[in-house]
Amino acid sequence: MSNGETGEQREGSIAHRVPDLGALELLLAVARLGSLGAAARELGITQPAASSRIRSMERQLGVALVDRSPRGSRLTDSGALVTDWARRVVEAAAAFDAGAQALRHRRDSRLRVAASMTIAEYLLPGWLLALRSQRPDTAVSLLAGNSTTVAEQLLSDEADLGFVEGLSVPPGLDSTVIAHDHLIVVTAPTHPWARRRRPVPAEELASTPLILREKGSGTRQVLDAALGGLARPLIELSSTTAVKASAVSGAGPAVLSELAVGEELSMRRLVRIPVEGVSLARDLRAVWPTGHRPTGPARELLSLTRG
Amino acid sequence: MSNGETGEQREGSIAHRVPDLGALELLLAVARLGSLGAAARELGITQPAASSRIRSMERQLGVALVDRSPRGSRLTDSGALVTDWARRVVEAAAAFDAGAQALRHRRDSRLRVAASMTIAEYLLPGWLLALRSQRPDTAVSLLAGNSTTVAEQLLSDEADLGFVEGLSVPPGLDSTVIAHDHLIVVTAPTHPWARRRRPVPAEELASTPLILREKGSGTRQVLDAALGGLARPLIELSSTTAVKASAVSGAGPAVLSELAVGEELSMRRLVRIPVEGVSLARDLRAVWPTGHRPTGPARELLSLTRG
DNA sequence: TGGGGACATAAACTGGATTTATGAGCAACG
DNA sequence: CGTTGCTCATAAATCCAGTTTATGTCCCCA
Repeated sequence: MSNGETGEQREGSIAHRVPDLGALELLLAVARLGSLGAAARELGITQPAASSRIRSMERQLGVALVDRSPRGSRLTDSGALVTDWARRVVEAAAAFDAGAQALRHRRDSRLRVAASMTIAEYLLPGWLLALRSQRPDTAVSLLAGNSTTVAEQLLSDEADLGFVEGLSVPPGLDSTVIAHDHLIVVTAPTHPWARRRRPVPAEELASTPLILREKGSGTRQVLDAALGGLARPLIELSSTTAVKASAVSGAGPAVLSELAVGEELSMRRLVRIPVEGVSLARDLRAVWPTGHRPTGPARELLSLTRG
Repeated sequence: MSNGETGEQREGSIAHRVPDLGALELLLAVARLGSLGAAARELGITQPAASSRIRSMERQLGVALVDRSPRGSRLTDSGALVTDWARRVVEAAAAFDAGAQALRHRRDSRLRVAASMTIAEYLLPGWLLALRSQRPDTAVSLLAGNSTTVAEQLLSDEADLGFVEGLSVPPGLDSTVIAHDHLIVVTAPTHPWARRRRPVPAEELASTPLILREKGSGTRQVLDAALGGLARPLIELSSTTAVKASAVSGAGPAVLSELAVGEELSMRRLVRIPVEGVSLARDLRAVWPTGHRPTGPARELLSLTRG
């Protein structure tokens, strides 16, 4: 077990190895503006503060990030790469912020949204971010639940616009399809199915124990319907995350929304298994009380979700 | 311009509105372990510190995240959602960390990788993360450049394994295809092309001024080859990010790797424009000096990049 | 050759997070 | 029915990291 050669910190927690969000944001500003001072001004700090922050980031990473000259600062090659990676962190943080803001407000919001879990988790933060950039003054509140609670919120006028992912539209609501989602079968790369050359037929899928969400979840409903109520659970878990983790660890094949596993597929922690003879497609819909066509901020948000 | 109703901070910088990475990491640990104290232990801090950190995060976000009981802590519904969003931030930070670690090249690294920009930017951090989870003791160093510099590194034995995205394999190297990439045409949703129903024919693409990377970049080479050297630049920019930003702002159609625009497409900041009559596909390849088949850590990494 | 922009350095300040040291609620077990 | 052991909360002292203020240096340009 070769120990750290250059005084490596063998700590857990990445938080000590990654600059904080403020520093990453500053780096992005420097990249964009080409000057430490200008970046500092934009973020409302003084120039020495920016200088020292960048410097300590360079010390922490062990890489020179910016070439300082008396005439401005440019990123080094490594700095450009680091900045690109940093941008992804900051974007994720911005999505977090947009979601969290919406979760806070309750009564006095101008736009009250109710969404089912998968949409709230994967899609909504992005939409809220886009909405904020177009209409910065729109205060949004978010309530997450399942299709039933979304319908209740809308019908009791506690929400202005809803998003659901089920098979059918709850009664009393009008809807429009905003996107298509597919449930997909995934396994760890080590699973035997990952080496198959031919798709898994429906009957085999139905007879194989699968890692599944609990009965009653939208995902499970679609799968049961597609297989004719036959899905055999190997384990039932109550969150998408738990299902993913279980599949990654090689426990067996899992069925999940493709929205949930983009990252895992692209870094090969999971492998998509083709299936034939079943349609696991489902529509993602925006919904509103029959007749009350969305207007104002609701219409605005709706238009962001479609091409 | 209705001002903030609930004492809203109209500040810039999201860093002040988003809990720091340590707090997000702590939240994930609490979610996983079901106890503040256990999470604190895992992260090497004391229980009161964890308690106060979570509490101040709840105060900052204005949302209750965990239900504390004398018998442990469970996430609230909102807390579960926040945790899912937090996970994405932490994962981006982990990728950042993996990349940054590799950038501070040290002579004594066990695996020296040279990669072209697109791969280094979008794919490599994920691979390094996966590699670290399998072989925690493998010290990796990364050198980013273009196809030519990658070849030079390999041939002068300054790198053990390379990744290139060009059309051809540099002489003196063996290679294997590890993935396929497509250049795609994108515009802002407001662009006239976004409303077309039929694909854009090759001739029209060739005769339309486009937002492009500079001549010499891998992306540009592929496009020029596909169009027969005819691509007409509207602007030439030196980074993928600049091209994206320009396209998002509506300046015109841009041509980019699909790897670069996943996020933008899914939140509709950009729209993919179908094209016909040109093949903009390109292979992503792992390369190594002819004969020197990758072994050890290099083989390990290579196997992570393929199905 | 002086002005202005951009970055560096030094010292004092400030605030938030951490630790240490407790207290209190609940459950299981003998 | 108390004891033990887990949980989380609170209070006070400590400590460190980032910031500001106040300069200094370098370079370009007029």
